[in-house]
This record gives sequence, structure tokens and C-alpha cells, in this order.
Amino acid sequence: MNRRNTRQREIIRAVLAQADRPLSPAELLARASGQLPNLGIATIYRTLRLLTEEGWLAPIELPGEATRYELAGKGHHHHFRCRRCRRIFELAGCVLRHRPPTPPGFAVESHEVILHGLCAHCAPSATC
Amino acid sequence: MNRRNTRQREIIRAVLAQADRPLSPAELLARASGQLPNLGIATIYRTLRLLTEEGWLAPIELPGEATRYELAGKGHHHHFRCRRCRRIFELAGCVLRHRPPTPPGFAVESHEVILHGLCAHCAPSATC
DNA sequence: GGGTTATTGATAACCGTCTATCAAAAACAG
DNA sequence: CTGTTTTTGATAGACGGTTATCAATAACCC
Repeated sequence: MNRRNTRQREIIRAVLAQADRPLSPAELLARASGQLPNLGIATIYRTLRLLTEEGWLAPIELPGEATRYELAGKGHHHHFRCRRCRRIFELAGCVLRHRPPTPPGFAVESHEVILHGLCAHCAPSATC
Repeated sequence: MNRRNTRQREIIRAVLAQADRPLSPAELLARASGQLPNLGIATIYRTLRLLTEEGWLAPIELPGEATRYELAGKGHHHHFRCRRCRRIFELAGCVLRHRPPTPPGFAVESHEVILHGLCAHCAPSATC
């Protein structure tokens, strides 16, 4: 069960490494297809799972949407979702004021913050 | 197209009004079935949609889980999800420090905070 | 180069959530 | 009470994301 370095995996890793924002499997396929036309969506999912298990990728789970993936080890931060183009953007840092108050007996292990709104492309001021 | 007051709707409203935490359609069905044994899941979904459109209910969308519903008009607050029993709990107030910094051009309209961990029932200290 | 074996691509199948369908039941108005 | 119209329950189906299947392909090692 030795791991092999295939062209597919190299390209997928490269696309993710250069991505400007967390990508969904479909977005990743679209970008990688440019360099390897008949790359299959199954390979995308398989490779994403592999890279996540290796600890190289971090999944971002979202309500009602495909999981996005970004490079792991970026430090604690949160995300912005555009309600128009549905793209996810990375934000700098954490905005939590303090350890949030929970009822007695509750053990908080992590938290997740998602901002909603319009991104720079989709905001009314921008040229759409 | 006059709206009718049915036993089903009365019971569903009553269960939601008395709920200790946001409920999924399945949880709601389980509770309401006690008072009306062959209530159907379709009626649950239909009534949830109705009550949400009326503004009486607020949906809570979650990654990879069924939407939960709670009474609307409770004021700004957030939620806790237990990673063991998957139940959702309501938290008091908001823990955001300040308007979060976003890249120029981004328009934030709302935000969402979800804490993860173990609830009082599932935490190791509690009698499970 | 050649054999072995991991990997791929295409696609069917899966899964959980939710919606459509439709005959039967029930609420309402008069 | 009775006719009309909404609502219900059961279930099939839609839907989007993801995984399984399997023959064909391609890494890797000697």
C-alpha cells in the first residue's frame, strides 16, 4: 500500500497551495481541469480526503453547501460567505471577545464564526 | 385559501413553544407524536415552513445536519452543538468583540457563532 | 523493459434532508 | 348538516454532496 506521486495529486496540491480562498471540490476540479482536462471528480474527493488525513488540508463545513478546503496550519481564523456568489473568504484573526458563557457542565472545545454578506465583487458599490 | 386551525398545527406550535432547545423536524415529530400518534413527517415540514414564513419561527441551519427551529424574536444569540449527542443548545447573548475586520469592499450583514464541545449530559464529569 | 500494484475516470449508487403527489379526512361557512 | 376547500398522511421522488465499483491506466521497483 505504498503511496504514489501521480500527476493528478501534484496538480491538486498545487492548485490548493496557490488558491486565494478555500475551495469546494467542484471549484477545485474546475481549476485543476485546466492543467489536466479529464480529471475526474472522484479523484478530487479521494485526494481531498487523503490530504486532510495527512493534516495538510483543513475542511470548512458549511450549512447547506459543499465543504471547502484550505491549507492547514494557518492559525486560528474565521470565514466570510457571500450570499450572492456563495464564495467563501478567509478573514484575519478571531473576533471572540472572551470565552463564551455556557450553562454549567458544558465543555467548549472549539468554535466557529461565519460572517454573511456581500463580497467586494458582489457589493452594490462594486462594478458587478 | 383560508388558513385552518388543525389539531396538528396546534400541537406542533405547543411543542415548539415549550421546547427547551431548538428542535429538528425529527425531534419535533417525536415529541408531537406523543399527543397525536400518526402525525406525518410531511405535516411537520409543511407546518415548519408556514410558521417560519409567518415569522413565528427562526431556522438554524447547521453543517451536515437537519435545520433546527426555535421561536423567533428571542433577541440576538448563538448556539452550542454537542459533538456526542448532536443536540443544539441556546446560549445567552453574543460574544463578538467588535465589528469584525473584513477586506475592503466587503459588506457584513450578519454573523453566526457556533460553539462545539460536550453538553452537560455528555461531558465526562456527568453521569452519562 | 516488465511485472506488480496503487491509482484513475466514469458512472452508478448512496445518504440524509426535504418536497411533490394524491386520495382520504377534516375544518369551516352558511 | 352539508357542500366546499384546506389539510393530512403515506410514500415516492428530487436534490446535492459524497462514496463505491471496477476495468483500464500508470507509478514504481528490480
